[in-house]
Amino acid sequence: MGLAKTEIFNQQQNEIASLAKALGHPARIAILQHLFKINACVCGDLVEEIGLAQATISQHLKELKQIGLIKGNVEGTSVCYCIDKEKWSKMKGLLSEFLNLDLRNSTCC
Amino acid sequence: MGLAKTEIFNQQQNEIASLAKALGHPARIAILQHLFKINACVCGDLVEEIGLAQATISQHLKELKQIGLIKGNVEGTSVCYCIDKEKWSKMKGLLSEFLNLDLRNSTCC
DNA sequence: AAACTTGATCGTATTATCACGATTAATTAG
DNA sequence: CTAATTAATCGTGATAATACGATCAAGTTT
Repeated sequence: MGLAKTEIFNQQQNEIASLAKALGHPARIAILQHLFKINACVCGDLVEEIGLAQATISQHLKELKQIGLIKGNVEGTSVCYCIDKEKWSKMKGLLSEFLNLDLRNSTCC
Repeated sequence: MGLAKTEIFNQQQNEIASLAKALGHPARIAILQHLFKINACVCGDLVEEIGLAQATISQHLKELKQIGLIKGNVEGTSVCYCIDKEKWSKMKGLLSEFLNLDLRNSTCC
């Protein structure tokens, strides 16, 4: 079906999965890293910085915007993107909680 | 094309993205959480625990196995799965490093 | 107003993902 | 040996994701 059965999972599981999915492409990792590096806002330099077509970058930016990890402000003819700090912190919390599940108990294999 | 251009990104970016992609489905989150909860190995109870067909669960397990997050040991007619602690720790390191990029500098929007 | 710049969106081709029934392979039980 | 159990794999259908050229909309320049 290509369609995940989200209804049989709880909200936390779906949220973690959605966030992870948004991070599941190297271009989006590169975009986020660049937004952190250039700590002022960055516009379409991303197209040059990363070697993908403008339409493709725009598509990746849209995904990141949809999940809320970045915000875009129109500035004249260009658009300025930046990390949404609040959302980033929330994501960090959710993912960290998941990643920090206790390994000590797993005593097998 | 449906095919990510991994060659234009560095190894770290590709690794983070691959791991995130593996976590990008609620069923796989649920599987991992259950493997942590049942700290002994779990076999095909996952099919009952999660409400998906056996073939589907097996497919998700395969993905998790391929990226190395879980290991499977054959035990008679059933298969026992568990978290691969080393790989999990590595993942935790990589993702934490990424998630902990400094937010203080982003002063825009 | 006309030309230019910028970035979103459309259309489309290709490939991947998700899900499941059916089948197969391997082990165990009788 | 036969039947049953378990899980992987095959085949398939439906949908999503990736990528890009082309076009469109909006703002800037001249």
